[in-house]
Amino acid sequence: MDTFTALAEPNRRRLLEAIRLEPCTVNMLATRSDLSQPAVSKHLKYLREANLVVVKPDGQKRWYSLNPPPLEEIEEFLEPYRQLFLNRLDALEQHLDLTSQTGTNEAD
Amino acid sequence: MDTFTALAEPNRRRLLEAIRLEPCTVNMLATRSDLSQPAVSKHLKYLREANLVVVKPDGQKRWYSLNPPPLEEIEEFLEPYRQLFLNRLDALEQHLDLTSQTGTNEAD
DNA sequence: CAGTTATATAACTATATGAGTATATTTATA
DNA sequence: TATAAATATACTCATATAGTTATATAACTG
Repeated sequence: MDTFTALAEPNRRRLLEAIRLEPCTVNMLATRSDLSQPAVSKHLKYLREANLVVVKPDGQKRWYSLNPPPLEEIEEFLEPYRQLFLNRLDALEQHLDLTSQTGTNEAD
Repeated sequence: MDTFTALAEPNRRRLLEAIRLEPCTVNMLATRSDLSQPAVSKHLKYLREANLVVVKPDGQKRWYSLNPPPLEEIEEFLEPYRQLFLNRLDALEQHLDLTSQTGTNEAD
């Protein structure tokens, strides 16, 4: 599972938030969330596949901790859009303004 | 469809990239991608639901342009993780270092 | 008006996945 | 060794959705 898909699920985002704050065992996550233990294990499986978490076995327990690098992919995707957050002028208006000045023909 | 889910689909991310560069009609997007026209229309429907694009009818054509604000939700989610991109020290190690110093009991 | 163009939608298929229950597996403990 | 605890997995069900083909709906064009 890729990074974007892993983050698309709300429960998985919440699990990742908890893991970000401190490494967690499956039980800790199941107790704190409204998810069953198997549900947590399944979501953690996807987070592992996305490489967003790493596991360290410790007896019966598995300590899940955050592995941030895959999140850079999201950062990189967002990068070209970031400047547009502030500039709220409608994109189509901008485009029409520009093309009306240059006489560019946009009809396909 | 929420922002995260809308961005989880690779084709939708590509469509959004194209629309970011300039407003596009459905045909423009279908021609440039390897998607059928109905497939494009369907993806655009989800992008509209997520409020990531806006449409401006112009005769038969529909000009789709970017609507950046929903992307701020992704930014906000990413914010607490951002500092961790640089600090590559394993999170569990950090945690164990801290707890071994203080003698904190983490067993649940 | 007839035909074409641009887009959306419907109907269908295949696949992914989220959740629950039951169970298997491993480790700790009495 | 028998039991309990922690986690993962298998199985099932329900739902979402990505893609295709066919068609509906407007809006142009000759």
